[in-house]
Amino acid sequence: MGSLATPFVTSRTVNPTPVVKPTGRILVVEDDPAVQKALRRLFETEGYSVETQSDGKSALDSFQASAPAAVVLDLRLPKVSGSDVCKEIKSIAPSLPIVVLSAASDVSDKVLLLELGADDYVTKPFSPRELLARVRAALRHTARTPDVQVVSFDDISVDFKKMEVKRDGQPVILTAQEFKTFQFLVRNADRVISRDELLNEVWGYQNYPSTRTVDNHILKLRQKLEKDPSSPVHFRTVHGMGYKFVR
Amino acid sequence: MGSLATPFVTSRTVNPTPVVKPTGRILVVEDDPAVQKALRRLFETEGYSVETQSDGKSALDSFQASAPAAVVLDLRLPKVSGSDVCKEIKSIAPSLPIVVLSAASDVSDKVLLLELGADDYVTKPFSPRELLARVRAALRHTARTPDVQVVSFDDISVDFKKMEVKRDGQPVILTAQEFKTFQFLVRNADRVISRDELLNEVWGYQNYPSTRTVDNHILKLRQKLEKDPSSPVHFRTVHGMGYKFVR
DNA sequence: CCCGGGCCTGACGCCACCGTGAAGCTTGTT
DNA sequence: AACAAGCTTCACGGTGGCGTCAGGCCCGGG
Repeated sequence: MGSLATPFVTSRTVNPTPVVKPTGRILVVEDDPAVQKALRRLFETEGYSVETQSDGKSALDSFQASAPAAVVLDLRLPKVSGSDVCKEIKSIAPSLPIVVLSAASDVSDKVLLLELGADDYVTKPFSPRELLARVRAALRHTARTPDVQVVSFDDISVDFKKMEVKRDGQPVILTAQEFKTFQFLVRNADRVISRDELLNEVWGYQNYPSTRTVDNHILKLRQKLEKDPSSPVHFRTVHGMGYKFVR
Repeated sequence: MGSLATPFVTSRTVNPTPVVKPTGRILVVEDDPAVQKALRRLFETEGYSVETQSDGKSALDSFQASAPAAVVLDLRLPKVSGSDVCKEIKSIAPSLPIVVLSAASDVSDKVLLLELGADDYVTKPFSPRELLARVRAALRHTARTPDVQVVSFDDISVDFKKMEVKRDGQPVILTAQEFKTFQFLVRNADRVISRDELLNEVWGYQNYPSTRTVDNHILKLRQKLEKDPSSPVHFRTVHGMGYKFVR
């Protein structure tokens, strides 16, 4: 891969808009230290946590250990070839999205990519933005939550797809963070959830505010959704433990 | 993913993958056995059932017999050429979506494809994800478009087929990009759509502008289509999330 | 061949909104 | 009663969204 001075075609500024703070960990497998570093920075500034490996063998080990949400994989690797790593990973975790980095010549044959089982690819030189976009798209696909899209209780109904909450048919405005919190609670109804777990799942590993912040959001949710916010029925406090949502 | 052998144990929201699997059958016409196999695997892991044929003649037979929901067709085929197969199928079933696989050189001109009657095409080398996306799009398109090419709200009426927008009976001029954006939003009405998703779907990966660009186009659409652009009713902002179109 | 207009893109500044955490009060537990 | 944990208010700072503007590219006309 060293044929190119830099894999980036442009140094344009990257997306300034981290839509929903991603919480996933990404495994980057790339032997060129410079590119590796660049990729790490790219993803980390976007809120992902990054694990890097330089060769196929350690990549496979690392993959087993760290359970990443997605893999970015250079095809040209020392020791174990990138193709083999790709196949290996796909045979273990078929639904784990893999985005392949490759020189144009590597993928001149369409057979290759398909057989590898890679989900998507980017040819060098590539724009950081494009890579980012493809990784996001890959993640979005697997993260699609066709779970339950509509939940109702009391006079409240929630539509997760529309991001809409109604009360007595009247729309209730929730902020993004409130909605995410609510969603997590609903999906884990009847279970006691500690503040720390909420911070992990809803806020992500990157930004880790104080546990007081959680209280505040619970407060908001109670004010907006409970009949009597001062004696909550759905958003219950479990003293010394955390919160529990019950329908 | 395997039921017990899953190497990942996360405390995260468990995704039991109850994905609503598509039920369609897809006819894959491809002479290279390796590619054929890979394509089969690709679609089958996505929940489609797959029928494969290696040459044009048997493809036509198979098509008659199995009535697939979509066709994936390699242009380079032995015996009967892919183009002829395409034309033939389209003459029998005009609304059956066909996605063509072709070398870049084959499709110097998109007009050719139109003549063929293909709905979409992917040039080699292509990413599996992209092919999947296009097939899905093709299926979605024909599935949800019985004849509803015209959408109306307020004093606005849109004709997607004619690419015409009217307001109070007066034609409104939308640029190509504006129209595409509008169309995507309308087709995904009531759903919150992130800027990134819009960029992916409307702009594509190749030219991946900044998310600011999306804002600008929304702005234009509001100016042209909202009664009061400063307090939009249809093109709604969802803070920290993206946009949502409601009729 | 040059010119001009339309469209896409992205920069900048303004503003509203929302997340955050401190502080004081209340509730619950022992 | 005393201490710990939770609740609520409030103010601040950051982030995201909007709208205007300017530069660049492409296409069509002169």
